[in-house]
Amino acid sequence: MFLSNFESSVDVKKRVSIPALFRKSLGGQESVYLWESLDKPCIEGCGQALVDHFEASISDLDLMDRRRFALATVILGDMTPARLDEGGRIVLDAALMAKAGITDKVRIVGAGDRFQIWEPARYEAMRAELRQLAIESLGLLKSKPNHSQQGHAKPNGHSNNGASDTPPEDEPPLPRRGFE
Amino acid sequence: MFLSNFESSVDVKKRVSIPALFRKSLGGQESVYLWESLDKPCIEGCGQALVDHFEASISDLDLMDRRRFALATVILGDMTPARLDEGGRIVLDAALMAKAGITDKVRIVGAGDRFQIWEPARYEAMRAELRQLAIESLGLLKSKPNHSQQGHAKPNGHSNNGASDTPPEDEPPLPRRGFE
DNA sequence: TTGTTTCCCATGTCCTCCCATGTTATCCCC
DNA sequence: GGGGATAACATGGGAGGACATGGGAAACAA
Repeated sequence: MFLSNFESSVDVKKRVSIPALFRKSLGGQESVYLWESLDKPCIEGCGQALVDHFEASISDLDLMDRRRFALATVILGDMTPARLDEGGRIVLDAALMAKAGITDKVRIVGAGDRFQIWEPARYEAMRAELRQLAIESLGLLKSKPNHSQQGHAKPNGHSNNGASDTPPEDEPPLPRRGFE
Repeated sequence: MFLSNFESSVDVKKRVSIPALFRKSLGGQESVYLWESLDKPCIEGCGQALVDHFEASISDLDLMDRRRFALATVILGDMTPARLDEGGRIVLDAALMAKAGITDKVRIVGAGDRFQIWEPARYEAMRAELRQLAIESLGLLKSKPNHSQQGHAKPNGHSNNGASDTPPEDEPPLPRRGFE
């Protein structure tokens, strides 16, 4: 599980340090996989586990399903493996860097099952924008009643802002998957 | 469950003692998680249980739900793990300290499933403000006919445990430790 | 060759672990 | 109940190691 975020620099050889905390989450894997985020202006990355999950999910779809081909092409086909050197660094692909607007600094952000590599200014802008939405969505986190040991979660009565209407979706592109 | 509050100092290495009472609440965990509060000018922290709860709640959201991304980014992406040393201290992140206005003293406040780390003056200010609101809201309590508080012995046994919670001596006392 | 990529080593900084000390609270014995 | 011994705690400091980062030599392609 990838948590926290770090600022790091990109050297002349386009190398970037993967934070030690993330390397621990990778459990000693010597490769990560990178791709251009489908819906955000950043690079995303993960370890073997999430790739395997993607692959398995896609394999479950019907061979004749056009969506299968779309997913396989866009997700698996655009994925770039990157090996970590002895110092725990990877080399960023020039094309990925360009798409994410990255030059000499990056912010690496944990997002549960994956991490993201942002151009710092873009990250700040995105975060400022999402902060308000996150605050409004906090109600989604409190509704869990079954909370074991540590004092039960506040039984807050305030039903969230009618937020529980997740967009009705007949078939999500990928099965729901938790972080981690 | 985190209860009560404590003033503590920040040494030159930015270390802060987690009060023994809170450590007991953590049940021997050797890590806590810190983040910038979403709605108050302070740092918040918790143990593994609440993080797991956050993660699970976020995982339950639809992958395409924008609120999921907002929560994952703002909550998981900003969460900083901090290991406790042998003395029960953690090291505060410089960025978090700056955001909370913390320099060399903190007040650590229990808030049930989490705790908060305040710059002392900010805490007092917030508290004074809430106190005023509470006074203005006293009317809401009017319907209660009798106070049973008087003869009510303190909740059993574990009085203020070993923790050296020195009540603020000479100044307008924090009336009754309330939270939030 | 020239340019590019991959591996390996070097270096300085920062962090983590460990030990030390003073203080407070708890317990036990008198 | 008093007083001292003992344990728990908050706090300070130091040394070794992990880490981020830079640079160079070897491998490879054009």
